[in-house]
Amino acid sequence: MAEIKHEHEACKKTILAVHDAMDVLGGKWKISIVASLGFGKKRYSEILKDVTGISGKMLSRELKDMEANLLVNRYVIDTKPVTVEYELTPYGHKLKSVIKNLADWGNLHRKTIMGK
Amino acid sequence: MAEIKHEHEACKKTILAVHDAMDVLGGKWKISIVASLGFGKKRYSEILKDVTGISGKMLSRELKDMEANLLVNRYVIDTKPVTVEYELTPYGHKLKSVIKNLADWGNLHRKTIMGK
DNA sequence: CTGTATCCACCTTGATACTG
DNA sequence: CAGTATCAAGGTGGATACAG
Repeated sequence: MAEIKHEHEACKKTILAVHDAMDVLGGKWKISIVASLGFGKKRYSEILKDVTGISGKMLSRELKDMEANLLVNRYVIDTKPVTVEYELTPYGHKLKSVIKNLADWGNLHRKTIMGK
Repeated sequence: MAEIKHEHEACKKTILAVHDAMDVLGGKWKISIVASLGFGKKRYSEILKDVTGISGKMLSRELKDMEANLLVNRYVIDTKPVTVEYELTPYGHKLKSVIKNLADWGNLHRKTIMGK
């Protein structure tokens, strides 16, 4: 009985935690952007090329969100024309294991659902 | 040079895999539902209580999606009134490590962004 | 190059009422 | 209990043009 109660608490707690994470990562593109930056510092135009399908507007918007949530740092380099680089914060780096898991599952998924 | 090339390929591959995963888990509620079912078989009304904020319509719709993607199994038990149970497929179970990572990060996030 | 502003079509979601 | 049907509202994202 106490065990069942405990299970239930753990369940609710997990759902809450996952919800909190998704609040920050919820956009259509954020996880892909984190995946891209997981491979190192990138320029705006590089991310644009990495993340197939995203528009410039969306990339700006998502990056701004992520900066506000302390996931990425933004550096403006005063070349001409301007260069801007983004990188994961140490905090954002902690998402890399999530990304790894997700990528592994995504590969499995492609093999399972779509034919190989 | 070959290393840089290799890095870039790995990056694109990861982003694609993550995108595939997100195609299936993309809804506002799907990850929370997986988290709930990760703790065992549940009835429709139990999930409804677990996942704070979801409406009945959305729960039905998301579950139907997930069933189509082989993430959950649906069992109708012929009581009166009807009982319906959902559970993760073995395939869906493979998402549990993703959920765990995400929950850990979500807890960290709450402590980091919101004050503890 | 790295954005911002505007306009707009579409989609997702919630509320409510209803069915077996 | 476990859904479905309908409607309305707001959010989401694309295209385009423009700016620093």
